[in-house]
Amino acid sequence: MTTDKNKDDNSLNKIIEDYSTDIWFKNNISEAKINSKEKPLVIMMPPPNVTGSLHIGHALNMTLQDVIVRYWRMKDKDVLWQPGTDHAGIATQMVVEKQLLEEGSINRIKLGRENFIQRVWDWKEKSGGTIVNQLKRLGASADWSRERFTLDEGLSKAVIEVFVSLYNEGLIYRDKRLVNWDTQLETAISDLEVIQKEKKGYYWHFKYPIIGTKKHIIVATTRPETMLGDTCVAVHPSDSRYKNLVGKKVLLPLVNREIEIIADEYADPVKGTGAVKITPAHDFNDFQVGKRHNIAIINIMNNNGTLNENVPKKYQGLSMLEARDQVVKDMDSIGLLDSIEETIHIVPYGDRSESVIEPYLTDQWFVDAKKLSIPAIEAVKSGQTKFVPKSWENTFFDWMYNIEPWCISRQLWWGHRIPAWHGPDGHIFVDKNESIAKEKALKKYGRDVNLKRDPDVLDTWFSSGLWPFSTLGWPEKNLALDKYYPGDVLITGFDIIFFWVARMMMLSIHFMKKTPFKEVYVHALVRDSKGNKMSKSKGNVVDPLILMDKYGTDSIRFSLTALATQGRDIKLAEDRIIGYRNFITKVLNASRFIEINECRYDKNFDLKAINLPVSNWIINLLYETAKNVSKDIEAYRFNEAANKIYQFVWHNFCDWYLEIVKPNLLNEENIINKEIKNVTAFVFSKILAILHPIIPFNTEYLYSNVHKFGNVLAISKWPDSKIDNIILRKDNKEIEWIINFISEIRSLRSLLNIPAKSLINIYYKSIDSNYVKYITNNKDVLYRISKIENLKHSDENISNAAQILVNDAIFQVALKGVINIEEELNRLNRDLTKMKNDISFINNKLSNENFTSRAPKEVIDEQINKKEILGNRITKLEAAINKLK
RNA sequence: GGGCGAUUAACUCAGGGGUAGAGUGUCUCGGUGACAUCGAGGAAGUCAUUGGUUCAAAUCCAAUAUCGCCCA
Repeated sequence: MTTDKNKDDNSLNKIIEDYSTDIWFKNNISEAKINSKEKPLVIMMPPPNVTGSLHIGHALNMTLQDVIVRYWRMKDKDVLWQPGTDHAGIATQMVVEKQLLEEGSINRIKLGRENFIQRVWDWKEKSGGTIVNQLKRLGASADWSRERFTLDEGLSKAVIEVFVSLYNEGLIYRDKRLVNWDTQLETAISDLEVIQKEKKGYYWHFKYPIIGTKKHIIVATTRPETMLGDTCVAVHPSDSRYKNLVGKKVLLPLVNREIEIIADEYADPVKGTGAVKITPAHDFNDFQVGKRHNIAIINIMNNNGTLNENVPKKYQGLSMLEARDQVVKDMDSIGLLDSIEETIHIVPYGDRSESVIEPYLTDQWFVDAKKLSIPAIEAVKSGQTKFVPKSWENTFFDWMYNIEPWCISRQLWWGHRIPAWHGPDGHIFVDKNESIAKEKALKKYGRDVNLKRDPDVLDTWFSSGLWPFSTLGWPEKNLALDKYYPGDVLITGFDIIFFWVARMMMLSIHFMKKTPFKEVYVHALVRDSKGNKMSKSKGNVVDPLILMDKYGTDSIRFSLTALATQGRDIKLAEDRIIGYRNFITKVLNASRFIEINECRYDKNFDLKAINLPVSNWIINLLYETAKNVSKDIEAYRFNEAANKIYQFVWHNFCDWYLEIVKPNLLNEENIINKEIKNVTAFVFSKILAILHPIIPFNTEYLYSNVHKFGNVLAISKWPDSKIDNIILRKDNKEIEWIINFISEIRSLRSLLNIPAKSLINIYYKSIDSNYVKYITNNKDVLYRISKIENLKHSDENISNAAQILVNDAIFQVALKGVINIEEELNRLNRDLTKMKNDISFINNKLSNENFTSRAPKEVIDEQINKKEILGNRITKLEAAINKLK
């Protein structure tokens, strides 16, 4: 049964989503209108990897952006949401290499650089559009006509331009330094792509014989194989145990190299034995020590992680791990293995290859990030760029202050090839193209020489760091760049603050002289329902596409929006999605009700003439909601926005407004029927508008197709009483009183087990004349909803009557059977006790002189007011109780 | 080790000086002309602990505990 229903839902979802996608496309809703006079609103989409496929993090990120973009579009901004993908150097190359491997035909090296790159482009043409199509399905109304790819001609031009000018300014340089080397991919990677993991391991204690003595010095290491590259032993200068050994030499076992014992503060007297072996070519700390003391640097590794010719023959060709075992064995056999101790240490892994990362000494290209970071830090400090929530600024600063040179070269083929040509003598010509380089070479050497282009490519983040301006056509001067730079806000997850945000800031400010965005909204990470990070290995990944199939795209969008609280991760449970799916169903049902009752908004209907209390009540709430949702979206309080509209639609509009209006809607003869139909349609059309940024598909379908409220909802206006030319008459008292009355009756029926269908008679004595008016005005509604036979004035005390209190009016509800007086008294006394507690709380406050003399007047007035209202109610209730006694 | 955050109803979480809120779940009633993916009505909390500031603290401050995350 339920499956049929689900099937119906799914096919309806498909119809709705197809309809809306189509009408948006036909109306170009998502294209920026560069020639329009409207103020721009620019969001740069974080470009997903071209190899990517939509995961829940994307879904959240893109949904929030789309909410903003759709909202501002309805507020008449010229919106540019700039989409695209990045070429994801390592990831993409890995995908294609894996394909080659599976085909079993030929590997990358044999295929050759040109052919391989062609293969990658072929792959990109065929499969690179996956994520873009998924984003479109999610409803992302980005300007797809301006879609960019980091390897596009234009963007590549920008990359070259940036590289050359940074090089000329001395902000890019080539250096021989230790880098993080991925031995599997055989490329350098940046610090950020290294993941430090705690692993169980060992401290091996080795004895190094001191030359000229019979003594040893004991060093401890977690990486025994590196001893083959040791070039000294360090002890702390103030370590008395070793003071007399400083300057002595030890004979490095297995290698038989004489190395010195030096004093350096890096050696930690309390760690291990206090003496530490130094391998400058294979450890970042050791490298620094080596530099300080001018110690030889011996590289013992090949690109692929095997040992090279700088180690004794026996170990050459072994992998680092194989060498580890062999070294330990050999040290043991010559009696130089002192002891082994278990430990937990930190091992670096590559986030792509998941293999152990080796510090490795190579020639690489670096960006002087330290210099570029200064204006970026300043931009945030001065508030030109603000992080939301603000606490992320600390994270940003912390990283920026400790920034290291950024290694931008990668030993890959897929990417922007570095525009540098090497002359025969090693001189490097950095220029925009080969012919300029050649010209320069000719000048320098006085003859034609063979120039070799640098084989490396640039880190993908180098090109995505230019995204805010390269996508706008920089370095060419053009209108788009003038109009759309700088952007307004960047929406992103905190995991790429370092990778991407910081780099965009640095590069954009340097080249554009202005910070690339005014705000950076940092959203949460989506976790599973138990709060665990989603990962393939844990198997707890939720696939947004499956969820979209199951519940409809809008349900997912609403869920993610409603759960996007600032500063807290999202635990996504399917139950929540079901709840919000139900909300959308509710909207569809309300729509059906409105349709069945032929509520249409007549353009000739004079909104200013609206005068029914219920009309004014719902219109007041409508515009209040629109305003609040507006404020929330503008302040990135997405959860608040979603909850407010949810509350309004379900609990005000559906639960009360439609119910109150129902009797008169059915009565065509009624003179107020016309107003009600128009107001109902009008309010519903505005509800669709407020909901549209969050659930665009359903709202568009209902608005422009089902009810034909207008041509295209996506480009209609956000509700605003001034624009809509409507007068807000802010008097909600009557309807609020009616709601109270009905609620009291319902509550009584339920507590006294009065069957829902049995009609009741209600009597009142002297009550406020306004209340009498409310009753008269809403007789039909009250009778129908509360199932009343008679509601009238009577001075008699009714026997067998239950008492209800609505505001400060008492009503007697006559019950056909005999009511249990004792139970009724209990019930009323319970209420009375509660009220008395409340009033005594207030009295305490008011009689406290400290309070009355120090609290602000509004607070005191509020308390006095509360006391008065409560006092009235208590008086009436007590009278009712006394009558029953 | 440094930094940040969390701790509120059974669950998931809002709120953020003026007596505690939502959704889900739970219990009772309901096959009614939009909707059972529903409606109506209930029950349910020492706002982690301890101090401090204040007329007033769940809210601000400090310490503690527990749990996360990031960086070494």
